[in-house]
Amino acid sequence: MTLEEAKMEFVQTWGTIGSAWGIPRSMAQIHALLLANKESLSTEEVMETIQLSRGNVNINMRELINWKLVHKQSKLGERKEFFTAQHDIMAMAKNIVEERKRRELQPVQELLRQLRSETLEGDNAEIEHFQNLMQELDDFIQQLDQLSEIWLKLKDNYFFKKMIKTMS
Amino acid sequence: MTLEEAKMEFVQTWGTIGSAWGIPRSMAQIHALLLANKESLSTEEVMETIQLSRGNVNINMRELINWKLVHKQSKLGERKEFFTAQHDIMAMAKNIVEERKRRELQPVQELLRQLRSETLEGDNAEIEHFQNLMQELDDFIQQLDQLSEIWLKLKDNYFFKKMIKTMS
DNA sequence: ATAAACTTTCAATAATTATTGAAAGTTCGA
DNA sequence: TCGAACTTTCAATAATTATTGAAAGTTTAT
Repeated sequence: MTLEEAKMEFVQTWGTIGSAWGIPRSMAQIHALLLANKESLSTEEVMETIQLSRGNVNINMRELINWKLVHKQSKLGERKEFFTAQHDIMAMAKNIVEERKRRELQPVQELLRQLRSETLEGDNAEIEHFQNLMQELDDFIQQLDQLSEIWLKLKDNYFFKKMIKTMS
Repeated sequence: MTLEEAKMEFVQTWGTIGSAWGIPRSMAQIHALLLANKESLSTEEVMETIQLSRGNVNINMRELINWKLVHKQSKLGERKEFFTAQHDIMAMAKNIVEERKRRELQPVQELLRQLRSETLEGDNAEIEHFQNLMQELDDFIQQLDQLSEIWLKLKDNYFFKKMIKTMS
């Protein structure tokens, strides 16, 4: 198998997985392609390799930059822009976690807190159940949050392995 | 605000969040409704409350049962089926994590291992970069896996809080 | 100031995914 | 065995989301 074939298989699968997680296929594919390439690529190169329109590459590239998964690079003597992935996988994961937290966890937390602050009218037992749910979900999200904190601090594996042992 | 209004707001938001994570809106809404109700509900009641067709409720309910987030219940003297959510939030989370691991992490792991086992032809430096990426992603997924293990073992909060302190 | 090189935008369109609802299937009491 | 009560299926349709590509916008060298 040639390297190019392997890259393309990786790009395809990454796209499919991304889709399942609510990330546009093209965005995930572009990301995979840049990850697989040590050297930075131009918009044209990306368009050509994964057969996407200029607009699509442009928009998704911008989004990847928003997520801090990709950054622009200029090449000496070249006018066009080049793009490289964040190649450090841990840093990449950190950025993904933080972005999703900000985009999806925060809004739920706000809803939960808002609903918890309301005085509700209705059947008492049902109200208690509902408010209990709100609290449990809130606690749960906080735990998730803490878990991600732990994880982000795991620069080296020492504590990590120790913890696993402790818990087993 | 009445309890019913609060429930509906919760249902709506849960649906939106679900969507962002690649879960069908209706499925997330049904789940939220069942979570919010202490008592089990029939298909009809769900249809009525969130305005969904019978087919939709049926299909998504089945999926929720596959995910082990909901289970059927029969009521004495009633012919129709009733449904209740898994009300234990930790158990719920566990089921979601396991299901997603099985559905989305495993396929990636298989791809990575397959690509790592291939002998690649092409530029040596690029091949090294690519194989390095495969390895790092593989390691990363294993870490995720271990992290979820740790978390699933956290029945009570004691170790958890201790760990956070250690890491801080 | 001009024009070539390059990037961005966004309305139109395509592709995908979710939903409907009516018909077929099942279960069960009489 | 019948039929009412209920559940399931799935082709058709609707809704949503992603993608295109051409035109407008921007930058830069001369």
